[in-house]
Amino acid sequence: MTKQRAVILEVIRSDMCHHTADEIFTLAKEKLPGISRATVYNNLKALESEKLIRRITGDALSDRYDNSYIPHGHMICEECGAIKDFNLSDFDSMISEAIGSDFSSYELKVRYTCEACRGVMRKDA
Amino acid sequence: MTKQRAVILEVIRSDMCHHTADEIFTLAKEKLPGISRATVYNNLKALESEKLIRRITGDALSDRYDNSYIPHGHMICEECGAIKDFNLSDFDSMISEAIGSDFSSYELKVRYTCEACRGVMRKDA
DNA sequence: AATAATTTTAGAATGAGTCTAAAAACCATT
DNA sequence: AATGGTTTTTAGACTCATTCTAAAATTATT
Repeated sequence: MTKQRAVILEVIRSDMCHHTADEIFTLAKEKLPGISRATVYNNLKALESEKLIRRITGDALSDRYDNSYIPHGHMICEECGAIKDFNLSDFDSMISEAIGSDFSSYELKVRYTCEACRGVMRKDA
Repeated sequence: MTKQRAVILEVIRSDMCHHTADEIFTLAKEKLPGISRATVYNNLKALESEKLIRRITGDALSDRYDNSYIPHGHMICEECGAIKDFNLSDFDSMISEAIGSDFSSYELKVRYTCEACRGVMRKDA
């Protein structure tokens, strides 16, 4: 656990946002000005294989990182892009049953319009 | 519906594979040698917004395309990379309930080891 | 047939992520 | 505290999927 890795983990844990590698790089640089982009990528990869964080792929141009490794759903507002976590009870056993085998992880993304954006749209109409 | 778009759709519908844009480009070129990469990308985007195909993001370096727009799960073997479709019954209503609202689409990817690869590993052990 | 609107094309541009080789930091042993 | 060996960091070059652009081709409209 180098000081770079500690700072990166701290950045990810400091709030509930799902940051991109680039955002993490910028935030880490505030605390460790000399840090390199490659170090951020190296450590994000290392932290994920240590199961301390989880990469969320395919929401936009760049991947994002979740401060929890435990699988859970992500609900993504199509208007404002905000990402929130959510859970489905008994989901693990449902999946196992459906695919007929154990699995190592899952990723569930639901696209919808969040309450705030629905409100805005209603006002506009 | 230009002849380029028809060929691209034909390629996607011709088998059950989840091809990358580049594979689709190569296959389309066999039927329409002059076709351009940009046309493939343009049409994949158009076809998805017409709800004729669905983009699968985040499995690897490049996106893949599914010949059905209807949301369903994808099970991805971590050993060989094969992608298979699967369905969970009543999943739509479960999600609605969990997120407390209607949604426009979802994406569910489960990472596991397929039967063939499990067999291979067993033999190796 | 003439004009306008859309699509295609080729290639340049973008940008997230990876790779590389050298410098720096770390660690265990004296 | 010096030694040597291993791991990590760094900066920048590189890759490669995807997007953008501007001109040419095609299609639709009058």
